[in-house]
Amino acid sequence: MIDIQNLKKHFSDTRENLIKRGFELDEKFWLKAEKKRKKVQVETEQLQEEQNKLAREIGKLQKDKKDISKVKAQASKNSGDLKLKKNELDQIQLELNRFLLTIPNLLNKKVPLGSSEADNKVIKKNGSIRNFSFEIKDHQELGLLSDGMDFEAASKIAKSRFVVFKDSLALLNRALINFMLDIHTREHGYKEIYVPLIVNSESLTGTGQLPKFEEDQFKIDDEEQDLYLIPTAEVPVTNYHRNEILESNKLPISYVCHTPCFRSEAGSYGLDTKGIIRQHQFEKVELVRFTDPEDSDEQLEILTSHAENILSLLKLPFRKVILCSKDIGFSSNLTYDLEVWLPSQNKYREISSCSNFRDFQSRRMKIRIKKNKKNVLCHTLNGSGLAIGRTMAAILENYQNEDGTVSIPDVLKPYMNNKKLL
RNA sequence: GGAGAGGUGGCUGAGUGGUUGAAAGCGCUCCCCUGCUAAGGGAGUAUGUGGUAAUCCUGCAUCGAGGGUUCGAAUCCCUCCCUCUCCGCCA
Repeated sequence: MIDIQNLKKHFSDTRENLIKRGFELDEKFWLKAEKKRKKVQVETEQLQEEQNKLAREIGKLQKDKKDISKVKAQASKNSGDLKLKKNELDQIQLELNRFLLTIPNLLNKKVPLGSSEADNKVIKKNGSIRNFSFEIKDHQELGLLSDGMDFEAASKIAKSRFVVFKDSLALLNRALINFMLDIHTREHGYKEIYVPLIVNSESLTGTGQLPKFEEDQFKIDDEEQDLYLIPTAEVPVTNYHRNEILESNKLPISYVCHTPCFRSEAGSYGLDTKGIIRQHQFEKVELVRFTDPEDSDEQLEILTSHAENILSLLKLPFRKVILCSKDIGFSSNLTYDLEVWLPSQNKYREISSCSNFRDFQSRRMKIRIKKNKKNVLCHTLNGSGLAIGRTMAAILENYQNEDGTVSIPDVLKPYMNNKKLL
């Protein structure tokens, strides 16, 4: 949620900023609703004050055995007025809240103006793209060839956009998870955390998936439950500190968490139908940081470098881009995507998304820190470090040999029973 | 799932309808005293939000959550959530 005080003071700046995303702030509604809120809230609180006074007076009169009927009549009438006013206030606050919850985060100055993915700004390239002397296969062919992937079985068990991994690929899946967790905990200083894979709507609202992106979620089909499968570990991990005041001397707090992620992929028909690039269920190792507001710019660089390090260690060619104003996520102020080279597609594909949300999520979640005896909202950041399925696809394709076998990256060998080939 | 107990401020813990936002203790902060990392004395110490540009001033809300009764609810009623104990079931 953006800062209401800031919205009040700098409405047109805010509107201009959001217009870059293609989001139009409804000025008419805002002015009208905010004006009404102020009026009704003041009136309500005045009535409440009056009510409190009358109630206290009755208490005193009763103690002194005096007549209370006159005051009581007045209090009864006032009580009725108050109730009506309160209802009115609740209504307007509900509307305002809904309005505020659907406003995306302000964009950082670094975010390039753009209309699609094509306008993302490349700021770094790493590793060299391999020249193949033979006809290459895509990761799905390689997976099927080694009998390590089974899409038909997966769709029988569940539906399309699921996969079954077997043998060496099941092992590779596990190896990648362990490798990443080890690097982040041992070398990057993250604390490993294990969390529920099912969350309530409050948690999803906290990180920004709700109320706007309900259709992207896998909801538990039970009217009484209000539960969803997590789309990313970001949701449970960031909400871990919801409604808390963190000790500032413990910042930054950083967590690494491996979870499966579930996405409905509504509206992605026809996109990436082949292979394991876009699935309803995939594994991810997620990095989450809670920081002092003054440090978050630097912390995003640090967090992103940790994700980059995994790609470097795996010797996978990648590039780093700044997401443009139309491609960046709802809650994010600034996002770096890391894109890995996929030879079969002859292009770079997203494998990690590292974002600084500044106080957008912490305001929704009320995560604060004590600073100079005052409570201020902390900043939250997260990034994939990395998406496992896409890493697997990248390894298969980039490390493939002419005979259809795949070499194993050196750093993974200890995790793969020291095998050399898949 | 069944039976019972309970959820109060950073912590412990009073409080069963009327200045209780909340006793007391601990902890913490500041000050005083004291020649010595002790003891004592005093003051302060929740969060959110509104009126405000505002640290001052002041209103309102918050005793697990949401409703209800009442002039008035931490206290009474209802629903839900959570914790603990016993039983059942189970990885």
